[in-house]
Amino acid sequence: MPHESTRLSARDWARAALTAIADGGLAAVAVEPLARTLGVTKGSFYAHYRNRDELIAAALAEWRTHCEDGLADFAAITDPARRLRELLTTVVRSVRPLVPSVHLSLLGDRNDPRVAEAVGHVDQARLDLLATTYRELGLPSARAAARARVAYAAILGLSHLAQTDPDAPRSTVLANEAATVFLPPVRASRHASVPKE
Amino acid sequence: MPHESTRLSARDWARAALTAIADGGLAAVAVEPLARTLGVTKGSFYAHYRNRDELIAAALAEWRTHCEDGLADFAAITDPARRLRELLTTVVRSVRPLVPSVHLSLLGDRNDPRVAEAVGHVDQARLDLLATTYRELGLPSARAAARARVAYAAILGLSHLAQTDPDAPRSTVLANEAATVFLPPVRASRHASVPKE
DNA sequence: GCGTATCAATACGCCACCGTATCAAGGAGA
DNA sequence: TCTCCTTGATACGGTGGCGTATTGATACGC
Repeated sequence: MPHESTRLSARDWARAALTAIADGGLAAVAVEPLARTLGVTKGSFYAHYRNRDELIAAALAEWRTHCEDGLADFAAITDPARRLRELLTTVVRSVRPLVPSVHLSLLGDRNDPRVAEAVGHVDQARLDLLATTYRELGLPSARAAARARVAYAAILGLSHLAQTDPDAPRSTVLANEAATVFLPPVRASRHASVPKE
Repeated sequence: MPHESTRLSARDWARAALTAIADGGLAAVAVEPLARTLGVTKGSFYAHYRNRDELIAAALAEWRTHCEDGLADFAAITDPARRLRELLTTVVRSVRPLVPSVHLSLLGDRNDPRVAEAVGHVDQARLDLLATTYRELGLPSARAAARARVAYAAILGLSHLAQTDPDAPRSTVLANEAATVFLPPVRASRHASVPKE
């Protein structure tokens, strides 16, 4: 049988490792099972990486750049209110289904220093963007950072709940609730506009 | 030298398995390493459980009852406003440090059906308590469920951030922000004590 | 005190995966 | 065309963990 599919590259292995991480965590990044799913034997793996650790590092790097690229799309939105709304609704609807899976699975391996470093950077970048957005919306710096933290926490948790619960709860009610909770940024002033129903 | 420590029981093994889960996920529940940390050999393990799966099941059951017990403490608070505030501040301060670690580590193994079942039940119980609280505070049922979901998501995410970030962010600023975001549900009661800075 | 059930140690076979040769193509450039 | 480099296959040893005897030691009921 001739090789109808082209040969594999190092990125192919990294991507396969990422999908393995998405369901199974770091423990699922094993050379021989990965080779099986790719349809080759592990002999070819060691032509691209020296060992398993290098593959894990490459997969984490791939994930980080992927996350940063996704973040750049939101950072390009100039209007802070619209940017915030986009961030929230995107998460509620779980538009990008792959990325949060990787993120969640990595939580299980958060004690691994490489994982901690990658997750920490991704979290920090997202927190920075959220904090900047809230500052642009008028919140003082400390409160902007705090609210960014709470909002990002909700984002993480919602993606978690969406993945563990079988019933799809990305309803408009949920989106509205998240919006009323996190959208009005500055209701701390005197004429505090408490969200009404 | 006499045996200063008493012999081990099945619960000892389950508890050791839980702490192993807390840092390392299900993959860390290995009989021989566990026996090493307990100071015995694995020969004794098979006197308490038939195999590794039984140990995992016992550990998950132990975790569930532990979570339910912790939830009962909050459910005992009759005043819904105070109950909500306790729930939020407890999480922000990360009073119970063990439980969330287990919960987070289990996220990495959320594809395991046993884990999915346990996590699903724990999540559901907490969501129910939160939704009831919001209903008691005057929110209509659908919105109460939605806001409970968002609030619980934030709780989960905050505990995640607290564990991955090195800097301790359980500041009062954060607690205040979480309170202003999630506490005033509908300002239902007359003298609703909205926390002011 | 004696026997019995429980807890623990040792030893063994088994399997999955890692890593290292070593070899066989197949393609790009001289 | 010939040669080298890359990709991939095969085989081997090593390690870690699971599960199963088998046996020794200890506590507890009687």
